[in-house]
Amino acid sequence: MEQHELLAELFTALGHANRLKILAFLRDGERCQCELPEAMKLEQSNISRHVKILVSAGILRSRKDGTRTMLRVANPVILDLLDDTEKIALDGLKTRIKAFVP
Amino acid sequence: MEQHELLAELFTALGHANRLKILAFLRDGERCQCELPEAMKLEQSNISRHVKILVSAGILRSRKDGTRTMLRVANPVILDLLDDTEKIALDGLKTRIKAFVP
DNA sequence: TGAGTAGATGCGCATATTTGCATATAATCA
DNA sequence: TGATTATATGCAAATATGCGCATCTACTCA
Repeated sequence: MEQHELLAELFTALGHANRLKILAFLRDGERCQCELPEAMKLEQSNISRHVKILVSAGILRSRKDGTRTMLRVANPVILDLLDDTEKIALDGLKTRIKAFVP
Repeated sequence: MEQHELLAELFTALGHANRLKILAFLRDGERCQCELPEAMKLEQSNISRHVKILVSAGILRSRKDGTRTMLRVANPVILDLLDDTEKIALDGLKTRIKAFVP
C-alpha cells in the first residue's frame, strides 16, 4: 500500500467519537472490553465493532483472558498524539472563532 | 459540540489519502489551488471538495488573489503531527508484521 | 464587453460506515 | 452437562462519503 493510504487509514480509525472515547477509557491502562458498554452507554455489538477497527488499525492490542478480552493502547505515543491533536483542534477553533468575533 | 466529536472531526478530515497528498503538496508553503489538479492527477471538482473539507476543518487557510485561491497549512504544528503519526503508523506496521514473521 | 481562467456546486451513482437486533460462538463454572 | 457470561457476526436500514460530469459564478484582461 501507499504511504498516504496507510496514514489515512490510521486517521480514519481515529475519526469517530466513540472510538476516541474508548481510547480515553483505556488511558490509564489495560481494561476489560466488557466494561465498555456500561461505561459508554453503548450497545455491546457497537462497541465490539469499534474495538475491532481500533485493533486492526494497530491502535489497540487485545489479549484473551478466559471469556474476557483485555484491551490496551498499543503504543503510549498514541496518547501523546491524541493530546497534541486536541491542542491543535482547540487552537484552530479559537482562531476560527476569532475570525468572527475580532 | 463535544470534545471527542471535535477531535474526531479533525481526524476524519485527515483520513483520506488525497487530502494528505494536498497537505504534502503544501508542505513547503503557500501554493495556488489551481496547481493541484495537474500535480495530483485529480479532477478539479474533486480537489475543490477536498480543499473545502480541509479548510472547514481548520487544517488549511485559503486566501483569494484575483481568480486564484492561495492555500497554506493553517498551523505548522499540523505538519509535525503528520510526521509523528507517520512514525506511529510505520511502527505499528512493523509490529504487526513481526507478529507474523517472528 | 466578451473570452478565458479558477473555482464551486447540483445531480446521480456507487460504495462505505454506523447502528440495533437477533443470533452464533466460546469459555467458565456450578 | 447445562446455565451463564463475554464477544462476534449476519442482516437490514439509515446515513455518509467520494466521484465525475456538466454547469454556474466570479474575476481578469484584451
